[in-house]
Amino acid sequence: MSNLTEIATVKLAKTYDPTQYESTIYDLWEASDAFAPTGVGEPYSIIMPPPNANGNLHIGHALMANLEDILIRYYRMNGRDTIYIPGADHAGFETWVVYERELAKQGKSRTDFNRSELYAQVWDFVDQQRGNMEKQLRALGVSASWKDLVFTLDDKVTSTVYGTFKKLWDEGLIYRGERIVNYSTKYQTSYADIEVDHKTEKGSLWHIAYPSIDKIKEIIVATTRPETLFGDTAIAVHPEDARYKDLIGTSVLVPLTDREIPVIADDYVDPNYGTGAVKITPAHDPNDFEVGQRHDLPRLQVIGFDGKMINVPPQFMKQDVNEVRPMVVEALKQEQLLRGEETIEHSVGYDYKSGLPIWNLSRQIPWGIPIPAFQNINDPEDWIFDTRVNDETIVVDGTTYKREDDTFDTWFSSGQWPFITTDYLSEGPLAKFYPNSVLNTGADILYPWVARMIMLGLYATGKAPFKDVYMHGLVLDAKGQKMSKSKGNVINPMEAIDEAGSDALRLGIVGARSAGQNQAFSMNKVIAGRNFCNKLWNIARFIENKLGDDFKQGKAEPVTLADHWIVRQLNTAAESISQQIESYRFAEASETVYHAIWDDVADWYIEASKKQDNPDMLAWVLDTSLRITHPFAPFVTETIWQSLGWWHEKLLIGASWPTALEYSDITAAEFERLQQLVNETRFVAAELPGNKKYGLLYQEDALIADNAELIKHLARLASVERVEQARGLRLAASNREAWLDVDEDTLYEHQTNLEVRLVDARQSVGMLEGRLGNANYVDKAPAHLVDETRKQLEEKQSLVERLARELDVLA
RNA sequence: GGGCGAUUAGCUCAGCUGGCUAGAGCGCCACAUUGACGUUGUGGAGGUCAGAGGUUCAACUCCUCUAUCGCCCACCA
Repeated sequence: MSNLTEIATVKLAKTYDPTQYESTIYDLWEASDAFAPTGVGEPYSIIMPPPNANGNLHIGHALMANLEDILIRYYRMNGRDTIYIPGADHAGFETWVVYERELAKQGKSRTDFNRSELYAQVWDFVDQQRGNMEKQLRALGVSASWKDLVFTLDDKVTSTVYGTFKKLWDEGLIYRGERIVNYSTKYQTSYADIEVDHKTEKGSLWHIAYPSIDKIKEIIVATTRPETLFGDTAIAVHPEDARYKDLIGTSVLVPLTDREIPVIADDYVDPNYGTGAVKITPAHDPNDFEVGQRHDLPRLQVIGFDGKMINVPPQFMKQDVNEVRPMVVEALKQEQLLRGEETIEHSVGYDYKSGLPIWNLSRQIPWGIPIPAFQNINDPEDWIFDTRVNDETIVVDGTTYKREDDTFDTWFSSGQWPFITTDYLSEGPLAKFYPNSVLNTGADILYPWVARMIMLGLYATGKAPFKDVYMHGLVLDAKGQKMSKSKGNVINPMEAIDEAGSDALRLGIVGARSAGQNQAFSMNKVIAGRNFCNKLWNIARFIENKLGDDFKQGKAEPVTLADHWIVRQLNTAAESISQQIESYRFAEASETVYHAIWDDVADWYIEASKKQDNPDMLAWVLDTSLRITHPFAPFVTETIWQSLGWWHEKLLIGASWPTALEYSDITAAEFERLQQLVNETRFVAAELPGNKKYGLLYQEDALIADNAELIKHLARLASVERVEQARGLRLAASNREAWLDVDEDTLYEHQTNLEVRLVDARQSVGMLEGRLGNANYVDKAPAHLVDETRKQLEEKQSLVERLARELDVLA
């Protein structure tokens, strides 16, 4: 199956096979420009948080894209001017790591190239990989406006980012300062705090003696990182600590180098931890850095950017930081300055820290947006703003300036994403879509990303960038573990699509999932989704078969009891689904769809239509079913839509959300009474021995008389006939003049069954009476609840009477 | 250490502002079946809603404590 005319002409196969239709349907949507905004109606917009351009989608992306696409499709059908803007992330650091690995395979390193060469190479590298992610999003069926896709290194991104940077610059909000950062010696760039993976590990806490200048006294310090002692520029104690009070203001000698450093007092020190005395290494510890600033201490860097020791005695010079620690400990032992060693649990960042001067905005890798700042070669304090970032040096008014080689941290540009993608500042054609309607994201990046978007959005545009933020939970693996590459438990959404289809994955992933809650991925739910698609498919087959090829759709008007009832059910379902989607209760919405289609349409209405049909109503039921299901299962619904010749709208994706059809509530309720009779008949018959079909006898009952064939079919009865003289088993719960035609023996065997039901009914009566007997309940509970309880009591009481009468007859 | 969340049927989870005899899917048991669907139909069995207190006419739902699990933030050398 490869083109649409074939879909339209070929009879639907017995079983729905998603692989046969999905890509064809997606091509049809794209070719029809169905994802583009219509230009009519109130704008509704979602910006996709950009997945890594050169990566594969993981199941979390699938969830995100699915939820967003449900919203987009729903609002599109509701007449909003809708756009879903896709994105692709250059994923600065992550990509860089991958690329360096690639270089290493070729036996090369970053130092072999200059910045422009590197940039060009990574661009090519990413370009080769790109498209994969976009293909996968298409397979998921997202109705995104592909021509508006924004890559995070596109010119419009750069220019907007520069604009914001300029604004910050002009307002004096940019500064270049020295800060301790987490630094990777392997990749030679700074890490944001969040990228440092802290692990609790067992480690040693060494007690080291620092002798006083006269070598009479000493102060003992506890540390987990003895190798940094060469960078110590003070010893700190708590100001109130009696043990060390007399030493404050004196000097001590750093072991192994005999450099003099002061003993200072600072509240930061916890007198109860370790020895109560702390060595201060401002160049290599963020807390120490702050202490150093408070006390105006020098910073002495002893670990180089390459992870080798510097500014240390000759025997330790250029040693790797990992190897030098035992050497230092050994040397301290030799000098008899090591006073103890205890094992402790503490947390360790996975990469070493080192002092490094930067900006907070920047990364020291070439893959990213260059910072548009230049430094006077003669005056390091003199910086200017200029966007000629492709030139290494520029000359302005006779002065030569050298380019800043760092690139912006991804967060600085991604924080501006909502107004970049909509061209809001340049008032482009998409500007009306800013602020966005909703941002859909995981709670984990609330602070690093969402907060920045709001701050930068307010700063640059004066408006918050979105109206709502919906936070979805993580998708965990089947055992409830967080998915990660290192655990090897990552589920690839594409495999699930291959197995069960895109719609099935979408239904499975959204089912039973509430906002913000992490939840395990369940292939069972995906299978359930696939079965649902097949159910819908077969409903369509049945109806198409029934209506025939020459059917012309007329005005749907409910005639039969079932007609009125199904109109009520589908009207209500459409309304509920609207409310649920609009309040982001996706799982409830999909459940409403599921039950409306499966229970109401398939199990009751289709069955009823086999005996009492109304072709225009059948067409309406199929039409409405497809519309309400479309946001959740776009492919199968569109495929069915395309297979029908008599449809008035060309594409389901562009069709409108169903509006309510007129019906009679009284007639709908009549059908419910019929259902009750059918249910009781099925239940009673199933309890009786043998698997016989029984006859139904009735007296003076218009409902049964008018629907005899229907009841016979639905309840699987041998016959339905009117009699003068009643006999057999009274269908007591339905409260009709109706009996199952069973013989004496069977009747007798059924006696226990009746007794059980009588006990049950009496229990309910007792409970309801108790509630109404409670004066406080009658007084304080809302009147409608009390009324309802009274009504229930009446019903139960009459049921007890009927059951008791039945037993009397038997006795 | 600080913050947040979870604990409901064998499994995975719903249950929104307190008002049902607590629900769904899958699984399980019994039965059925051809005018769409075995990726089916009908019926059924499974829960003292983690535990202990409290508020209320009424608590799965609100409050307090306890236990267990998970996530985020911070990082005392």
